[in-house]
Amino acid sequence: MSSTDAVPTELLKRPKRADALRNYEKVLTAAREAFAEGGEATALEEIARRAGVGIGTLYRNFPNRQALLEALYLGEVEQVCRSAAEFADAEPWDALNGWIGRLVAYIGTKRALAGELQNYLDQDAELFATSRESLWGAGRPLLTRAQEAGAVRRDVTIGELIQLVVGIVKIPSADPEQVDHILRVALDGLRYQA
Amino acid sequence: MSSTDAVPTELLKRPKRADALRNYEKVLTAAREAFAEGGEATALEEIARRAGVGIGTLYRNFPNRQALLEALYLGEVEQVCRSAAEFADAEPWDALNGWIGRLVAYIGTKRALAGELQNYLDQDAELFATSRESLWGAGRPLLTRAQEAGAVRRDVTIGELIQLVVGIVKIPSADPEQVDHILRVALDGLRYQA
DNA sequence: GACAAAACGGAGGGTACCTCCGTATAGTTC
DNA sequence: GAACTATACGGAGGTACCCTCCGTTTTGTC
Repeated sequence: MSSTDAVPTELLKRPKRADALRNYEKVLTAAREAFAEGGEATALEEIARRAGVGIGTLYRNFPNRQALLEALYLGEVEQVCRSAAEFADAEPWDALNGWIGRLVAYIGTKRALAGELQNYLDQDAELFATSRESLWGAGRPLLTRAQEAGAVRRDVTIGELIQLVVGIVKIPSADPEQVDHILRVALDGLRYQA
Repeated sequence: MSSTDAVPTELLKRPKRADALRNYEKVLTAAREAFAEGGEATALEEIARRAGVGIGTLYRNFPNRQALLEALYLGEVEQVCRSAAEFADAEPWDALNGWIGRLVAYIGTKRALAGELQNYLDQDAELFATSRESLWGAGRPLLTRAQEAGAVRRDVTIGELIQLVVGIVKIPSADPEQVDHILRVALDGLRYQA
């Protein structure tokens, strides 16, 4: 839970000041907590208060609500991507399934975040496309391996597979068992060529 | 398109005044148009302006944003339910598929509305549950018939099927062809018992 | 310790949601 | 058709939130 390297250092032209970095982290952490507790509609001023910074500081780091949500989102996606490596040694079908399980678990805890994000998608699809690419990159080897082993129909792309899973899991049904079953049915469908 | 009987007359204790009824319709129509044109985030004051009524009148008919969205939503769902009757005479699998096609088309045009609604779902699931029931009631005979004909695996419920379709179609992908393909893969999965 | 660049924080402008209540209108009764 | 009452109208204004702007403070450097 120690979050030291959570800053996307790739594009920082010059090093930030130490206090600025601290505040950036504090806002991100407060936002994570606040969205989890109080729902996706939590006021940004409340988040600034929790973080112990002024509203101006929040907005300097994240020009608008969407930017803050995206920053959270990107961090989470990165985690899922990294988890793909864990399944490199398993049987093709099991590996794919295992990683999908991770994806499902991730979406389950962050459903509110995902929902809010969908509202902003049309406005700024750029950053979202980037993260989608990395998610695809992480999952594609698993899918390809499963297809080459004959465990999955070959006309499915990794993008389709992920969207299928995301679409199902994001369903606002009260019953998680039902969602599980739907997912299982859909994944069964992957195994047979039409 | 003539909308005369769109008022849910079931629960009206005493007849509304004629002008009140007129305004109710005007607001609903304006809201439909405004949400279609300007997106789900259109201000309610803009809708009142379009309808040619005061904001107070809008709020008397629909106590809050959610109520207005729900009223629109219910009307649309009813339409999809009615369309199920059209497929009573087709082959079992084709009938089911045909109706699903309707469902897809409906969601496609109303994606924004569906998205906005999802935000409010947790707050007031009551009315939503009612409309879900009627959607299930409309689709269940088609599914049952397909199952009895051996065309669809028997462990799938109508609720699961609908949620599967909704989940997939609501995916915010830019490419409709891809969504179609995902849907086809998922529906293929329905035919085989695991 | 002095100085410039960087960052801070919160007052305040703008907008949207929703409420409240004085005014206007529909429907009824004679 | 005039008088009357219940019903409905409309928009001013309170509240909350988003975001900007700028005077003040802090950091890092020489």
